[in-house]
Amino acid sequence: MSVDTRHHEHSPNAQELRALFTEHGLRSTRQREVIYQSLLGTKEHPTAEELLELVHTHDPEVSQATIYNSLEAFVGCGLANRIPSPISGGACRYDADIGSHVHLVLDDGRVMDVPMDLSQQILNAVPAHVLEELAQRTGVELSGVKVELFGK
Amino acid sequence: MSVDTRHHEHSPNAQELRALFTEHGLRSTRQREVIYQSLLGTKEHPTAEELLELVHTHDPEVSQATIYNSLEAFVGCGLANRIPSPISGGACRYDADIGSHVHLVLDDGRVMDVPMDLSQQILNAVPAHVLEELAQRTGVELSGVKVELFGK
DNA sequence: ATGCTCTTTTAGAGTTATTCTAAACAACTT
DNA sequence: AAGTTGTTTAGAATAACTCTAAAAGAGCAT
Repeated sequence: MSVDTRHHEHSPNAQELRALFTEHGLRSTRQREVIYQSLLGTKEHPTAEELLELVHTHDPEVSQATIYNSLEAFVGCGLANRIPSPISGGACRYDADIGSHVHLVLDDGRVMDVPMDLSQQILNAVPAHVLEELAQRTGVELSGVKVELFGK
Repeated sequence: MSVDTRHHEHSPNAQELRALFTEHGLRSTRQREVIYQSLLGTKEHPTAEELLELVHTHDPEVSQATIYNSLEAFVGCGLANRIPSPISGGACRYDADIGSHVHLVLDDGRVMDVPMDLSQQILNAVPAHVLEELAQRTGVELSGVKVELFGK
């Protein structure tokens, strides 16, 4: 069983980031670079508003709309994940850690990562043949599996 | 393996409903009865707005705020589930079918139930000992597991 | 480098889903 | 029946997000 050990590796430098963006079909802008670095640099799963604050410690000129635009772009091209709030009307949280992992969602909306080893065990346990059968029966092409645990 | 076969059983009558509500610590009101019946009566997973339309075919006097209040009450006491939208800012969907089952969430925000038999296989496959270890390691008391599949 | 084109950013207005407010009303209690 | 508490209502308010139109920047082709 091969396990992804590359979580929270070093921050990419400016050139690596530019490459990463263009690989994913995104233009590279100053704002996106700060935003992505800020998202990578935290283990929290910030809301758009929290991320704006983080970003502002590096570049106070970035606007909230740009945060939303950029997160939308990141999610769309697979560079980030959106975690919808369990609270009605609550803000989504975001995550630059793309390797599939399980989230533990607390009552108050906060989100923790389930440790890699447990996460892998849970995801590996999802029976592939069931997914195949589901795809056949429903005619829907499956694009992802998400496991969330609720607690506290 | 024992499988729950009681999905979409008969609609409860007025007295059964009143009992159900008081069992769950809710007062029984005309509006809640219509709302809960309407939610039970559809296999779709309506948004609060769609549910209002359904309810209005029986009682056009019910207000949107009451839908939200009642859904909040139902979710709070375990009579219904809230399914947050995968789309940023999209409306939550609701479900009176409490027996645990897996949802298939489509890109456009619609939600389908995964057929019972497959659903059970997926949920049964989640390794209990992993959940126990997680609870111990994090100190968080686990209250639920949710599996969502994404498709189309 | 320079111009050209297309994309991104921005402030602020607009939209949508949801919650709040205060008054009227209905459900249990006595 | 009277009182107490919880619920419903219309409409105002809020929160999270999206849109708009104009300015700035990215990337390409000279």
